[in-house]
Amino acid sequence: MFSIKIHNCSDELRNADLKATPARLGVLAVLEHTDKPLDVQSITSSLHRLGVMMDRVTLFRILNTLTQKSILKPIQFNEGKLRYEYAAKPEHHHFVCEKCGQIEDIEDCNVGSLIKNISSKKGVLVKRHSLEFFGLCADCQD
Amino acid sequence: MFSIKIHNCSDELRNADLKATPARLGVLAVLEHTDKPLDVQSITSSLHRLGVMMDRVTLFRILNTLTQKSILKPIQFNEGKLRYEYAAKPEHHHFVCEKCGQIEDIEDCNVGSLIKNISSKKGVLVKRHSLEFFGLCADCQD
DNA sequence: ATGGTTGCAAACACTTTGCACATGA
DNA sequence: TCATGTGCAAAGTGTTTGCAACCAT
Repeated sequence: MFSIKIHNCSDELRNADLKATPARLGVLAVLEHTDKPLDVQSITSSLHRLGVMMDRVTLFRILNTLTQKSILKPIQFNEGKLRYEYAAKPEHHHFVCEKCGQIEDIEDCNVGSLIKNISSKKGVLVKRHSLEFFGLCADCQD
Repeated sequence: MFSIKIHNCSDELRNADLKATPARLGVLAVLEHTDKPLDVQSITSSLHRLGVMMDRVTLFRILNTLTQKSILKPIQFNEGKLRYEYAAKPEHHHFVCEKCGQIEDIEDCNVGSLIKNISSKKGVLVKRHSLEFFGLCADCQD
């Protein structure tokens, strides 16, 4: 019998020196099953649907912890709040429709060469960057 | 007698159908004399130095109004708050040192061609974008 | 058993809203 | 004069902190 398990959340947590608690497993489960960055509210709703309850504060703490361990990546869309995504996703950026809120992944932005330029020109060390696009999606342009 | 005035804030306001009040003139004066995007706190301090007092709420309202009129542009550095810059500045991006907080302008990022690609590939209409870099500045790398 | 985790209450930072008064055009 | 702008009080949203109880290992 073949059980192909790409990715085990309990192990992922323990590898990061974190205890595999139901709350943390719930958060990882939610973010594993979506391809768009989620804010705290959406994560909470999804957790409810999964039957995983936890305090708001606990959720914030989990998100911070997982971010520090580089398991999650925070993203901002100029909304005044953070969204989170699995950090393991290959590099990509986002397009956000300002009308309907839809989010599309954008690949192939080749920021790497930009960063190389900046590093050599300015002598800085670039560790992270944000690149997001905003406008109207195909459906909202009429 | 030659008076070379590149830019008159009162006129700029009236052209946007806004009354030229001391509070608004103060905010524009502050942002005119800095080249880095400022947050509400820094703007408030600068206003104090100029002797221009106003309620925190008024400042937020002014910043929102000027943003709507495209006189200012809001920018976010993953700090959980907004910064503001004159919108008239030619397109540029920023490098933020995560250690000392220093901000450097980054030019020549040529996001235009990226946007062209995205538009044709996805059929979306890109109206704005954010592109910021984070890491260690030349002085903070030791 | 014990140190990392969680819940609860409270606080904090940033920003917005409502309404009465004030002021620039 | 009168629509627009401002101050004050209050509230809203997103997030953090302190501390005692709890539970994964």
